[in-house]
Amino acid sequence: MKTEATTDGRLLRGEATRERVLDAAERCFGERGYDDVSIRQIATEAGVTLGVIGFHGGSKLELFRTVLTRRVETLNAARRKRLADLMSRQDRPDLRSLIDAYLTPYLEIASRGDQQWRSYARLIARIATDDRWYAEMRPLYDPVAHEYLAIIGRIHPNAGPEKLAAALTLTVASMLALVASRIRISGLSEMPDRGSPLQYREMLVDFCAGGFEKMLR
Amino acid sequence: MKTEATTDGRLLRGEATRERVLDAAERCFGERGYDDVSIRQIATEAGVTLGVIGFHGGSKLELFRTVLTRRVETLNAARRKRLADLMSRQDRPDLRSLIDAYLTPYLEIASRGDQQWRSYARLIARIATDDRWYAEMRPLYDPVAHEYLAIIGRIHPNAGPEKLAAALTLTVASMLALVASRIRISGLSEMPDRGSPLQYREMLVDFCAGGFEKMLR
DNA sequence: TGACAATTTATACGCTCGTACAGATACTCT
DNA sequence: AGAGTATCTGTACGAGCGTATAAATTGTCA
Repeated sequence: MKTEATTDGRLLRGEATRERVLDAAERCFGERGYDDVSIRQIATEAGVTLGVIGFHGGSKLELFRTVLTRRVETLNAARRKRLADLMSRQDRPDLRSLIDAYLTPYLEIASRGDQQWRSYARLIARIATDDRWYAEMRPLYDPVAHEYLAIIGRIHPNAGPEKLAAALTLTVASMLALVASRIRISGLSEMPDRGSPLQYREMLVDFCAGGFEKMLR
Repeated sequence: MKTEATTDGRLLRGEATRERVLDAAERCFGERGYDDVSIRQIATEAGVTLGVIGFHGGSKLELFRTVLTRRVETLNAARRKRLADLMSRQDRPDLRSLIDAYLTPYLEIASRGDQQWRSYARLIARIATDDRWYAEMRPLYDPVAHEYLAIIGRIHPNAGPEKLAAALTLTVASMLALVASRIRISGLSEMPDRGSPLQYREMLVDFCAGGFEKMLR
């Protein structure tokens, strides 16, 4: 008996609570992963009672999946828009611009003032190494990845699909690491952290573009 | 009341069991992380009763730390040996050889026939995105990383310590991704997986070397 | 062989977990 | 006002968790 969202204010009554629940879950999951978070902690974080979580979020697994899915389209749209902008300006954009277009939207959401988006970005980075969740993520993110790969493949016709896929996988891994493990950079260099992933954008894009080029050469 | 390992066969009586416990824990943690594994599951996996885990492994946290620490020195030694070999042959080795020396030992253990080493490599890759465990890993792996960075820094004197640290962090992230998320390559390219991380060695080293070079240029 | 220590078994305790649900409350529409 | 639905509260249940420990077993050495 799911409540369909309407505008008449009737069925929207609990929508604000639902948002609070999803936001709280997003923060908790982003900070501590799936297993280390309990529904009771999410309830406390959201400022609601235990039963409300089940009422609005379903089971823990359903809640997690909802959080995973909720923001995907926004991110995909940003990546598609950047790609379209790029292609409208030049027919054969250079590799670095393509990689920049793919990476920047994620860096931006991970650096936003909005803490919810930061939590979501953190969550994606966290679960990326877990096969258990990869199956859920794949259909959400693969289509856009394929669009990028198709264009990169057109520019580098000598590179086979496996090399292209490998290069993008390593690129994504680097991108996620910048969000999930940024402390390591400051830890290794003994310099203070720059504060947000976006401020490492040039380094990251350089690294990935250089890697792509060398691999496809 | 810790049993010191001796050779007289007396105090070694339970050593075989201890190994079985640690091996089982390594497999479980490597496959499902920390929180999703229970001591009872480890006991079943090891073929011992519940109490034995506590007797030989201490608390769950102690057990996990022991598993994390157990194999570090072997890996560090392999990396140091490769670096020494490289330096004995040439005073200024090229960047690609240095990165290859750092990455290959890990790829090798992750590709070994020995399942325990594979589980350990998987475990490292899995927890790398978790700040909770990074603090434990840092003192174990940072020293060797610094040795490599010192030499790379000598070859590229114009690169600051932050760029060096960032490049190595992204390199390590790529390396771990190859162990933890190799399915993604076959998933994106719709080609069969090559079977072991070591068979992607050239791609990985190319990618990281290319990234390093472009970043430090 | 018998004393003694190391190891293993079996069980119990106090918690927290995810889930379910009956009842209370708030809101909407007739 | 009153019926009816949506939302929220409070509580309970069974299961599994990490840990501790008494008792049983095994092995060692005097």
